[in-house]
Amino acid sequence: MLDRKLLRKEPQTVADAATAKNEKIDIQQWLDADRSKRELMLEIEALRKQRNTLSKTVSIKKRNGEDAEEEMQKSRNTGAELADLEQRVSEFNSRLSEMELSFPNIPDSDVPEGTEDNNVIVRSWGTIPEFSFQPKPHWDLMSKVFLPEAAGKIAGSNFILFRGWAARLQRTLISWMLDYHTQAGMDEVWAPFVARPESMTATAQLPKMDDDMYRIGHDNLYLVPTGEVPITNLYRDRLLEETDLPVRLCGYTPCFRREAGSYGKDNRGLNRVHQFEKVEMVRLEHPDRSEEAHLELLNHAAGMLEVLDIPYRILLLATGDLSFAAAKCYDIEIWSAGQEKWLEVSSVSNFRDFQARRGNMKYKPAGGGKPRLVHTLNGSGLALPRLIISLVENGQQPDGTIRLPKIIAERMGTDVIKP
RNA sequence: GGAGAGGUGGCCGAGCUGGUUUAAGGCGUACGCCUGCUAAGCGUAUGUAGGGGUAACUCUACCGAGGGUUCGAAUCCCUCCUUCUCCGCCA
Repeated sequence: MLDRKLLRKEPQTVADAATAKNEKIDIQQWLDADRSKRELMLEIEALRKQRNTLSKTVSIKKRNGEDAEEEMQKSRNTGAELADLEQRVSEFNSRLSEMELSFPNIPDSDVPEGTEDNNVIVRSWGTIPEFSFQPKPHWDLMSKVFLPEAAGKIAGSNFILFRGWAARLQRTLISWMLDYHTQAGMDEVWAPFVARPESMTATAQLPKMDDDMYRIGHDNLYLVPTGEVPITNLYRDRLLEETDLPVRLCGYTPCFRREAGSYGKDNRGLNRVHQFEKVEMVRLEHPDRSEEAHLELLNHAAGMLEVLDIPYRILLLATGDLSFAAAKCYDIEIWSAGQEKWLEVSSVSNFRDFQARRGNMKYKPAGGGKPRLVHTLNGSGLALPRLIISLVENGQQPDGTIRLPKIIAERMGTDVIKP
């Protein structure tokens, strides 16, 4: 959510930002409603003051045993008048907040304009592996352990089922990643995998992404589409001390996405599935330091790929590719040797105070003064299926075996997988 | 699922037989006094949001959320959310 003062002062900025993000908003409608509401509030406050005074007089007169029928009658009348005005204000309020919830965050000034074609490659690392043979895609390499038909029988198409070494590899990776983060000072969180609408609204999956999430109608809950939701919401409606910042968290969750309307596009194998596993990093930061924190998160995530020796590149997303809530976002893409393309494996975003305002997450400045909104950030660290794709495809050898990175080999108890 | 008890300002906590409480008191915090230093002590201030004023200031709302009763609701009634205790069921 954006600051109302900004909406009033710089409506054009807000409108332009929405256009850049391909969101249709009607800022003029908001401005009109806001003005009407404030005018009504002036009337209401005057009437309330009148009623408060009358009530006090009634109270005093009654205590003294005097008759207060006149004041009571007057108060009854103002009460009726108030009820009418209050009804109108509450209509304005719900319209206003409905509109505000659908206004996207404003991109930072250094975010390139345009569509995904305008994304900027910030840097690359590693060399794309060369093969003396035609490298296979992961669905061939994993045909015995990755069983989409079985998953389909259980849950439906585009769910995945791992058996044997694939299941074990995934578990090993999750465990290693969490260790990697906690060793860097993050606090590990194991949170619910479902969330109520309020939580989804705070992190801004709602209202926009309603159709992309699985809803448990029976209990009015959603399956989390990312760990960002439960981990960030841990701090919803909290007032922190400035010295509590930064708050650095990490946690594992499955991610459930309906991927409505994305059938037939890049969704063979593990590329795009309805449930995937992910380790997420979340950070609550002082507003003056979110910029550095953003880069720190990015480099931390990229560092994991260096340990795993997977070539990657980092993209600074253009305005049109930026998510609803983000002010600035870097994607990390890794190389898939079997498909010969880049796969997004991490998305590291700075939301500034956009989520904090929705979720009422504040800190008390050390020098005194009013509580201020924190900045929230998060980044995948990392998403599992595409990481597995890359490990398996890039590690394949002429004899059909798969060579594992040292750190994973140690944990798996073998440096080569024989599929 | 059944029964009961709670949800009050950053935290704790009174008020809950409706009207000098426009929320007592404490802790914490800030400033001042005192002190060789620290602690203690004393004094003052200290919720959030919105509106008005150059300004000290002032007005309105908010006591889990929403609705109702009433001239007037933290206080009474209803619905929902949530925490705790006991019972039942269950991994």
